Amino acid sequence: MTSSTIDRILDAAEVEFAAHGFVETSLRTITAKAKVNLAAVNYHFGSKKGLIQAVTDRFLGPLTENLQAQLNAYEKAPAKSQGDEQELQILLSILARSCQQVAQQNHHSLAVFARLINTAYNQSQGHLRKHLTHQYGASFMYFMKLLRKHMPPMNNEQFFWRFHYLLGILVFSISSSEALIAICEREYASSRSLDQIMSDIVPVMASAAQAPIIGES
Amino acid sequence: MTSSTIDRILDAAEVEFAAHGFVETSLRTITAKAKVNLAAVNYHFGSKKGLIQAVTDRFLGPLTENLQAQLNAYEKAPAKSQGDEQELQILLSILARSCQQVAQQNHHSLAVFARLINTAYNQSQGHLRKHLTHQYGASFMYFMKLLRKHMPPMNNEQFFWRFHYLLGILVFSISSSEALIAICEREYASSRSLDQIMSDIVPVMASAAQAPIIGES
DNA sequence: GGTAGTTTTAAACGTATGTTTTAAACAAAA
DNA sequence: TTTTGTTTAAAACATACGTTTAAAACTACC
Repeated sequence: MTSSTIDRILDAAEVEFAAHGFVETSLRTITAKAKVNLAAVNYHFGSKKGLIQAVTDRFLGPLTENLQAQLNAYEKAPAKSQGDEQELQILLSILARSCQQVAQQNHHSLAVFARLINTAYNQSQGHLRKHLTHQYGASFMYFMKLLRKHMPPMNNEQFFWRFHYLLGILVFSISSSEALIAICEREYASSRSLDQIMSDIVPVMASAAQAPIIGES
Repeated sequence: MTSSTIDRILDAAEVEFAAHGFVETSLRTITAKAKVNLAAVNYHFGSKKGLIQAVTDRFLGPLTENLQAQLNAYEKAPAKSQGDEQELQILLSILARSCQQVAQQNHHSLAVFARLINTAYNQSQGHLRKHLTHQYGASFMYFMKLLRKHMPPMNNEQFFWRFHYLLGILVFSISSSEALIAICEREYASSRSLDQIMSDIVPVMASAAQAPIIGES
């Protein structure tokens, strides 16, 4: 019960961050929704930056573990003689499923995570991006290595860019999902869940991953 | 000379917005860099929101004109019996070239434009997104219509999502280009220009556009 | 040259923010 | 029960922001 304050802050912060962004969300809004005193954030997390990183870590920690476990199972599985296209879809599905599982099990918002990645890359000085790559970069290297096996031959730099092009599909779609779903409902009278979007994205990313390399270095 | 104040504000705002985002950039920073009085922004643009929209319009106005002109030339051109893949690449190249041309001719920052689109979709209330779709949505409908001709058959809703998946590649890559280029230089000792990225993206987007539709409605 | 309209300037306003402080409340151990 | 360390509470602090104001400077026209 003593740490319920911390959890309530993290929960409220996640929701508010996902809905309005990091800069636009004030600590007063968060503490009010969490029914917690304003000073609690600075007491438990040191600063607003610390809170943002804590929100990240609470998602990325379980995610990297979950992803690694599923990748291990994937590697041990037999029947690997499928096409690259299908193999890519399997790998990307694993990533998607990992995100969804972690989000569901720990009651996290996928949108806030995507938005966090988004702003991490957009912030020019990017203390957040450095924290993420330093903390979790290695965990994703393994996934990237597996992906690359089924992509056209290219050098490291080309793969770096190609990977981030794929990442763009995921990050933009998820972080904009709220707005896109709203438009979709108004325009086509049809609602689409985040889970559906995650499924839709897989073949699109797989196709993009297989696009031929044209330029040199 | 009388409107040089307006232009200097727009120029400075564009650079600062691209470097640090909209919320993080203060009017005092902008007016200082523009060597203009603080009140000038509110005098000429009404508010900070007005300034942001003005920065948008200064890019999107010429862009839609340029794009429309190039699309007209494309439609009049002969030899349309190429494959869908190639046709998609042509269309996407037109969009990329349009962006580059407008950015270069009018000395605009492509990154700030991408970031603007990005934040427009991420902001939950999204006054900016509404302004953009209301003002320029129709201009891009034509382009989307041409694209769709060479994509797998799908209904309107599916196309809506697919198009935004493609948009994600473009928007994320360009708006994160500063960070990605920096990483690339540090990691691979190789610098990549924004123009190269724009070229690289075309076949990737074309591939993503052609990915098969799997789910129903 | 004087005048009307426009633009620029310097200063202040009001507000919202992250953070700090100081004391009170609480929990657990001696 | 007293004491010790930790957590919460309310208030204030310092600052940065967007915006407004009112006077000065400037421009162009009669």
